[in-house]
Amino acid sequence: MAQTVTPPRGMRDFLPADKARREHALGIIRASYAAHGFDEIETPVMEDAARLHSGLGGDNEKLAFAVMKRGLGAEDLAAAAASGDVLTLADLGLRFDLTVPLARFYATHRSALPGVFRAIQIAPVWRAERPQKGRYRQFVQCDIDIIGEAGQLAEIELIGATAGTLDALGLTGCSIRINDRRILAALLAHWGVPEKQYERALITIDKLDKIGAGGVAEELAGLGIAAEGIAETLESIANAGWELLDGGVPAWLDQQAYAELLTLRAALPEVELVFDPTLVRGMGYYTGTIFEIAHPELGYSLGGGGRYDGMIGRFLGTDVPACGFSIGFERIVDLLPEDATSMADAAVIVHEKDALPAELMALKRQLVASGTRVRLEKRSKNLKALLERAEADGFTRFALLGQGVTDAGQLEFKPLGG
RNA sequence: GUGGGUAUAGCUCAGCUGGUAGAGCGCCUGGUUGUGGUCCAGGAGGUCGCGGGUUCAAGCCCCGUUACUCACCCCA
Repeated sequence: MAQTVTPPRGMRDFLPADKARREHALGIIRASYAAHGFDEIETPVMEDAARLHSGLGGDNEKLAFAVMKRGLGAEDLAAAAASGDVLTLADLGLRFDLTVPLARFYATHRSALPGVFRAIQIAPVWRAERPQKGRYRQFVQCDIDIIGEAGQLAEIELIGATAGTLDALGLTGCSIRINDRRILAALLAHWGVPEKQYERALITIDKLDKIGAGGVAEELAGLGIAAEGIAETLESIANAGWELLDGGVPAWLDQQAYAELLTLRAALPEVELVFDPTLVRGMGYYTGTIFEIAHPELGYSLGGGGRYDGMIGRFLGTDVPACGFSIGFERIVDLLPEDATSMADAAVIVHEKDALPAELMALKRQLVASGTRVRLEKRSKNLKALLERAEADGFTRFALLGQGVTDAGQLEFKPLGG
């Protein structure tokens, strides 16, 4: 074999059929988000390394691709070696999500933006992870965010727009799991967990569906968090869902968060909302509501988001409330039903290899001018393969160019797919 | 970062118990076929991922390595 040529690990090329499918889906998402009142923006694929590593990205920061400074010399390498930190050689990095760039964008352009800003971002992000099914090192996120709205309306609009978009895509069977960081905090407080250990404890609770209530209690005990009844409490709330709230409020529950969740549910009767008091999500920056898109056939989530009121303040100096919801494009695009991609009129002209370019172009020009998509194909031995390929590329009819045909009207078109 | 699987023609894959490399599709050529979506014949194309080892002999066995892939961790 010559040499195996592949794109960089975890990154992909898209053949015409894949690309068309993706663009079709992206068009639907864009239109749906816009219909819900959001405005699209764009930011650079890189940000200052210091900004990406400001502690806001959780574990994702470790997965960021760093970009080396230009013009480094031996002295710089020696200095970096001495400091023991190779990241001193980098001043930029590829973004690992769209939330950190948005916070930076807002801080930069605040004066030009409305008091409540609703943003759409549809763009690739990069993470230096080990790729596997449904996980890539370059992937597209479709984010919507509302900045400047402290009230529950932000969550409601975001979830409504996201659910509406999944619907517009024809994606069925999705549900949205929801919880609130304050409820988790109240739960930990109820168990007497010291605040310092919240983060570690939350990571453990997140594993509930994998290691079970007993496993979580054990692991927490291993961290020095040993409280009475942890396993029992988890057991009782894990599958309770809304019944936990409807059937009388547990003593440990955060009352404010409780009231807000009920408001939210009441405002979104059309959405399949599942209250899961053990939903955690990894990002450290969430401060309130958190949510995730679940699909019964998949072990991973299709998207997620939540409220991150403290984040913009890190860049701006003053806190601005913010909430966002992201759809993982790669994870939904393969689930979409094989739709009939709108069959616009598209014609193939099959010609002999000695056909004159000027005559071919004259024919093509006429058809293009009349609004038809046209492709010229040199006749190959295997006409069947040629026509099947054209059909797969979305062409609807073909004509074999005969001698002396100079006007498009003389072409005898036959439908493809017969 | 931790495990498992795979690696043979452009593509999809056979290749038995070690014995000189195969098919289908695609491609090229010639013919055939009513302006032609058919069929026939022929042809090109392979350091069997890479490097070592065992053996008279390795695509096959052993060791290492790389790539791809699936799963874990974590995530979209």
